[in-house]
Amino acid sequence: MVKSRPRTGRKKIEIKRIGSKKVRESCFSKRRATVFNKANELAILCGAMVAVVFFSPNGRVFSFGHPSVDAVGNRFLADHAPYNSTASSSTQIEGGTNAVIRELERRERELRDVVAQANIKHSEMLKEARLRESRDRLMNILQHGGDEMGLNDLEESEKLLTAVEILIEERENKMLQDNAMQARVVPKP
Amino acid sequence: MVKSRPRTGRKKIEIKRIGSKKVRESCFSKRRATVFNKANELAILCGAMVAVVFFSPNGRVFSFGHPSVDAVGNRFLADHAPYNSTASSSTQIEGGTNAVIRELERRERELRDVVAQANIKHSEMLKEARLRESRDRLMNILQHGGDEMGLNDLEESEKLLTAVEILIEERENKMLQDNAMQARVVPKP
DNA sequence: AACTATTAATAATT
DNA sequence: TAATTATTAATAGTT
Repeated sequence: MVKSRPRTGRKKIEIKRIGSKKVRESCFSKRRATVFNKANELAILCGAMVAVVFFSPNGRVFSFGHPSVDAVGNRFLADHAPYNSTASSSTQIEGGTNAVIRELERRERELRDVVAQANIKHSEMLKEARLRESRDRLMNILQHGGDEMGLNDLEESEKLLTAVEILIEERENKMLQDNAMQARVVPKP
Repeated sequence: MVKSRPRTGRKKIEIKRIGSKKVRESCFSKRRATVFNKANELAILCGAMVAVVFFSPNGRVFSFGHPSVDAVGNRFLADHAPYNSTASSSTQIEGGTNAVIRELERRERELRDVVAQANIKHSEMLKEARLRESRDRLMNILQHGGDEMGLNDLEESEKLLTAVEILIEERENKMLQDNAMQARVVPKP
């Protein structure tokens, strides 16, 4: 009596977003467990402090910390803050409370400046992008006629690319016929 | 002349603190790399936000985040320590000096997140501009290098194919980036 | 969740 | 620090 069993095993996969929602979530669960386990082993084997925080594709939060996420997070913030105040409450502040507050306020103004500048650059680039957009639309009309108007950027680009790929393919075939020339492979998206 | 070969391999170890400092640090380095790599794969494969922070046995900090440790950290803090978020500056804060400092620190993190996002937008727009550039080039070649003109010419064909390859490659990159930047979802209770 | 063929990680060593 | 190798651990595809 021969029962045929599935002879499947692990396959190598490309590291890119998994298309299937179900598979993606299953993969997240399995790999999350592995990473937490490895973080735990690392902490114990090497005497390290570790914090791991994941937000799942569904927005649920999962975290692991040794000794705790908060402990590691506070130390991380303390290291990254250019001033030497600890984020935890009931800690004395060296160098005078007012000085610390003034420094924090100064940094806040500084950051708000950076944000303002970034927004200016952002709007300048938007303007430039709109100019290019107009040019592109003009080209598109010349090439294909205006019947495809009203599509958004992404759809438009994809239509364009599809059309171009067909054109390229046709021309490659033509060249092969004409000249028996070697065709170059065009990577597909 | 026979060279005796070392026939050693991996052995199973107990998960407990490694006694030798040298071995401990070597193990930390190797495993840290693995965990960061696995966190990265998880983020890409599953579209998750991840943050990993390690303090080595020597007290050095190592971190990995997707899209950034700060972004994940801020979201984590927002989930775990809800403050009343008045975005405007110079708001009166009640509750004593520590509360003032915590609030200012929270604002600083918030602003740093905005700056990080702005920078991401900025580089996305640069990429998009390059993509449009490629489209323009392609259009020009298609228009000016029609059937009767250059396309049977090897040089023109090469130019066309190169332009298309760049266009497709950049679109792939853009899609990868889009996939990496998952929309934030409200976590389930 | 369990299974299995296969890939990936890694402990010991050079 | 980096490379090698024997072995263990993780996991993709499937049930």
